[in-house]
Amino acid sequence: MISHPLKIDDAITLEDGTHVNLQGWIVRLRKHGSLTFFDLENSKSSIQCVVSRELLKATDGLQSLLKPEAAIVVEGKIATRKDNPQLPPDLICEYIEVVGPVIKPMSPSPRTADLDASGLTDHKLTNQHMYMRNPKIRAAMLLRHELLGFFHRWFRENDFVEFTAPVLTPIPIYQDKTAIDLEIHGENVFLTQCVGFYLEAAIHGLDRVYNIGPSFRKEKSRGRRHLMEYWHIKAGIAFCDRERMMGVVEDLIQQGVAFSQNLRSLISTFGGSVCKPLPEGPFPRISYREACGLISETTGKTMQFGSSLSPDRQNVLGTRFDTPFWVVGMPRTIEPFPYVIDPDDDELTMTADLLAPGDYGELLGVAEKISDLAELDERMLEKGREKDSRYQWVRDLRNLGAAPQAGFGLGFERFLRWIAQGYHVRDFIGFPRMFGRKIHP
RNA sequence: UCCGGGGUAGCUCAGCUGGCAGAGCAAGCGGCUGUUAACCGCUAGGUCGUGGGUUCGAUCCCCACCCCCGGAGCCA
Repeated sequence: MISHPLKIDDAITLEDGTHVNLQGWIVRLRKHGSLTFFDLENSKSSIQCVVSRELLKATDGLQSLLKPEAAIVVEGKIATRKDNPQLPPDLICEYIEVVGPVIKPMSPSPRTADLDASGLTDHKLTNQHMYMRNPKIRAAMLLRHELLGFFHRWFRENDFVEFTAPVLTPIPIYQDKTAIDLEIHGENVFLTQCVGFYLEAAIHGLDRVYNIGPSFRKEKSRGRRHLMEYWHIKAGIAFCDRERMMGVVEDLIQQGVAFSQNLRSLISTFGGSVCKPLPEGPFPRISYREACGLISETTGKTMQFGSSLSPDRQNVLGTRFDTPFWVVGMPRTIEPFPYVIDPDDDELTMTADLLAPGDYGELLGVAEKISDLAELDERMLEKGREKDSRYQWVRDLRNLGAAPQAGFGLGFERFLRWIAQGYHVRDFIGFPRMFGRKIHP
């Protein structure tokens, strides 16, 4: 392991009188006449530093350089606190170098601003680059880091190969108008909405594959569950059907929730609370038709067969469960063309959506993919894509040893939002891109 | 895209049924030896989102546009 300079969390365990050299940022500066206090902070911990009048006078310009947010290097010795020996020790400063001065102070100070305060939403998003140092943002980013690590470990432990699919693609999976397009070499190409087609190809060489990367959708949505750019966890398995894939997903979610129980203090840092531990065993499931009935009955308004599970309908179902639950078999009219039609009910597809309890909505979708070319052509015709030559290579895959396969796709920020019982998916990505908001920074 | 709410100091907001623009916090200066949202005093800070209209006079009323927030439809 590469060596680190002494860290603040190590320093506070040292004996009185030990000389240390620390780096970090100033927070909560308290200036008195001849004594100045501040907390020196880095990503993991902080220590209270004490500066005497003598040091301030001896160092040119130090008085005016000591400001909240300044990046400094400080030397001094550890000392038990005079006011309260029970608290972690002070650092009595003997030398301070301001390496990153405060040229233009910001208000509120992003390192200490309370982001729960009302009205800061736009200010925070406009200054997202400055707020990366805020403890709440930092904790949310650390949660993201922890769970991204979990997903990679889980996939690798379960024999999935990480396949890094392209972001530029000639073919959107949904309508072209919800894809972000750009022109290259005179051709229209898109930022990926879903890497599913590329995983279909990869499966024929690698059996079990996954991809974690961004997906882009220009859906005209301003809700709390949508980002224009979100991280999409996709996986596919050859010779797999819906039933088996649902079992795979259940294990993934069970373990993800179990893992997250250890992240309680991180999650509480940004005001979240960990979702409840899950009971063992498979998640409850209802059919799409049952969901229609249940929603009609609960709301008193008839939900027609073929209408989609809109957020308010998902919430109606969400109140009925306290674990994630499946809605199995979405209608063929609302699902994209590559998904298999249910052999027992040709109005339905071999799909299953996993919804979170409460108002967190859809976490992921499972689908069996069509491997038969004639069936694929029929579905492309049905969706008006039969003359679309861009999909020729997707058809080619069905011409040469196409294996039956199933896959799933999970919205990473939605998953985080549910795990931490958060407010908005934008709180779980470093630089959120949302429909209806200018892309900045 | 549609519906609703909003845009006033660096930040959060008050104000005005049309008559010289306000507070708290932040900032700058001064004071203070145990503070931790330190405290006390002083100072400075404004194209009232942009453009047009009505009016003797518009931050306020009207129109258009821009930007933001919340929700809807669509989705993961």
